[in-house]
Amino acid sequence: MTNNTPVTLKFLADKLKMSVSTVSKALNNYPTINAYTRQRVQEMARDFHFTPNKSAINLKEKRSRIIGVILPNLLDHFFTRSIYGIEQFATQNGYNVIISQSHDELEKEIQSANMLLRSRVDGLIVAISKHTQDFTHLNQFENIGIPVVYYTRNPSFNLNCHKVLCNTFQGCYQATKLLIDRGHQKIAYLGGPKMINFTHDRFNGYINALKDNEVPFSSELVAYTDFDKENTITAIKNLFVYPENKPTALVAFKEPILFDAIKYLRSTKHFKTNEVECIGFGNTSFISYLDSPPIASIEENPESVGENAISLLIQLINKEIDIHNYQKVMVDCKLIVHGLNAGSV
Amino acid sequence: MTNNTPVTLKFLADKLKMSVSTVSKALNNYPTINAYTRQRVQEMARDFHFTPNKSAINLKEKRSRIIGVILPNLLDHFFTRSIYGIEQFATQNGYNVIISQSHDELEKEIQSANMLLRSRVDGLIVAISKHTQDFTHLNQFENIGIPVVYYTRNPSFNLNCHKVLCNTFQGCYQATKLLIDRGHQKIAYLGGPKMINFTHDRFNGYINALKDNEVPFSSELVAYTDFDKENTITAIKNLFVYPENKPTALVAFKEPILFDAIKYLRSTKHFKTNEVECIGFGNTSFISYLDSPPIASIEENPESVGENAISLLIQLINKEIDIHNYQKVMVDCKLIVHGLNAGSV
DNA sequence: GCAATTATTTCAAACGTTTGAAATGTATTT
DNA sequence: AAATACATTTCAAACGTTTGAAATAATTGC
Repeated sequence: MTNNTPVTLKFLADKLKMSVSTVSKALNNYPTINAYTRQRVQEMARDFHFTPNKSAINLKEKRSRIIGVILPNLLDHFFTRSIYGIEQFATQNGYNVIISQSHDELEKEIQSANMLLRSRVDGLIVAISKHTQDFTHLNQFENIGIPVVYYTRNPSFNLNCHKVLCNTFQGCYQATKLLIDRGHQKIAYLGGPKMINFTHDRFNGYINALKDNEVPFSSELVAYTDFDKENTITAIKNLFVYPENKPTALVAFKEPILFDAIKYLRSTKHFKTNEVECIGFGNTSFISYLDSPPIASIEENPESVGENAISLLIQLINKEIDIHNYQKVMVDCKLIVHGLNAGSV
Repeated sequence: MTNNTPVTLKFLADKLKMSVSTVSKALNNYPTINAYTRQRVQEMARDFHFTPNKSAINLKEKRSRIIGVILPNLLDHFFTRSIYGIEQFATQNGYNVIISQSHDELEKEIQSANMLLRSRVDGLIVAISKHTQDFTHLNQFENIGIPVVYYTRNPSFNLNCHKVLCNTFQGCYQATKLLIDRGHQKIAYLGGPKMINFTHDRFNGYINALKDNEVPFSSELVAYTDFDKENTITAIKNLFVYPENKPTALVAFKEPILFDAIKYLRSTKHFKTNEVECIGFGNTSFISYLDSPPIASIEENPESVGENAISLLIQLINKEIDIHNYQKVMVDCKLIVHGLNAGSV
């Protein structure tokens, strides 16, 4: 059944005994084309399943209608959910999306960037790897007029760029506030890798909530970890070694870390005696399967972050916003309280 | 800093006072080009950050070096992990990947297919939605010579197609076998949606393991559910209503269903008295956070499934395999046993 | 019925690249 | 010094589409 003569405008034109331009204009509903002609062309196009060749159009129009996305990986639900927002908005606006994972490695990020540059994407959305300090591979895009929107991850020293960020300060503030309101005075903070920009924003949210509510701060209540299980256990052990500063609540950087913390606390019976109430960033459905779930989750609204990023990008592509008029969009977090009445097991 | 004259072959040719073809051939290392000329051209190209225009190349070469992927969604770890395999292999072979989610809706799947057809992908990898009965939107690809590989999901009546599938029969067989070897005689089977093809393969794996080991089968030990929590609870309740057929072990269709089952069993204290040992398809890291983890997971090797799918697709694109010589690849599952000695809590 | 107007179609160039054939330049042979 | 061989460069067409300008056809006014 394979048809080897490709159905092009020329093919249709020959069949209809008219010129290529008439066929093109008929298909694009030019008003100068006779209604009957237009109808004949469109019928023929339908019958032969004519599909315009995008490469040719792109070459002519000097754009690809492709948007590139570079992100650390797709196993993290934050990014996967953000893709949902990006893809949906892109499709609605006639853009395709090419997703490339950096696996949090600079080398792979550079490769992805170059690949997307060769593909002549119309714009780029990027959540940088945790090792990205140098931005030349990303700056090349702006140098030739292709807009770039940084989302979620972005080092504070990278000033001149468009960014869409979670208001992680506000999220952490609210979480801390909830714990204070529930009577806690010894609230531990378990932070994430220090290379990730918003680690500090979250810490500031925590600190400010304490200050605003006159809860004394102690550095004994603060520890940092990365996504390594061992390090998290070590960090949380350190939080519980000070007898006069024994935490009764915990704010954790992100879900896997939160889960590791909860698991550890359960093993030491802290949870079973209802001693520690936890909150963390992230809001996956797995929470409902935990025997000692966190009392609340900080929902970062990834879909909304993604949608804001691509919405801004498309405005930049359409030159509705000047590429050098750098924008900063903050997306608020939402505190999701899980069945408080149930309490810990 | 924005440069508005695009750096094309012509641009370089003018700068170097030579013809466009010399520049092109120099960059592509044609042996007929003088070494010194080649060097000058390549230097100039580097200095001006020349990037070949892919649309032009694609137009000339009548291909896009883009592979389309349609899958139900990215929130399912199986698919996300399969993307890893696909993307990696694609990149190594000079292909880009456009991913499109159908959200398990036929309408969205048709839209995605049409979008990818317009983009002139060189090949398509698809995990059909659970509502796909009619294949015209996918058959259009083969009709114009674009190969399609179906992976994971594929209804048995769709005979003439290339497919890469999990050997879900074997996976389920091994899981059932393990439970039998551990002394269980009343092994419940909690199946998934009947529209999904491999639901039946898994059931057959279960049945055959029972037969081969002379464990009597009872329909009272079999129930089906979909991904709805309520339905799963109802289904599992039904498995435990028969006093003389009370299950001591359970094989579950997929992880969220498994987790719902475990949660329910814990609420009825079955687990706490070590009465039911569970196994399920899927192998996420969340298992380690459960207080009563399954004794084993059936790892479906999604990366390998993805890699097999794209490897086959690229062979089809390169015409190393004839498009009508339909291939079927099976990828074995692997049983991952979780600390058996620990037992249930 | 002829010019003027309007409706419709076609021409031709352009987008950036590749590539076999043709042209030019240089070196070797006799 | 002419003939030959070889090295190197350039020409020109092609890929499929869009689009303003030009050409043609049909209609109107007088």
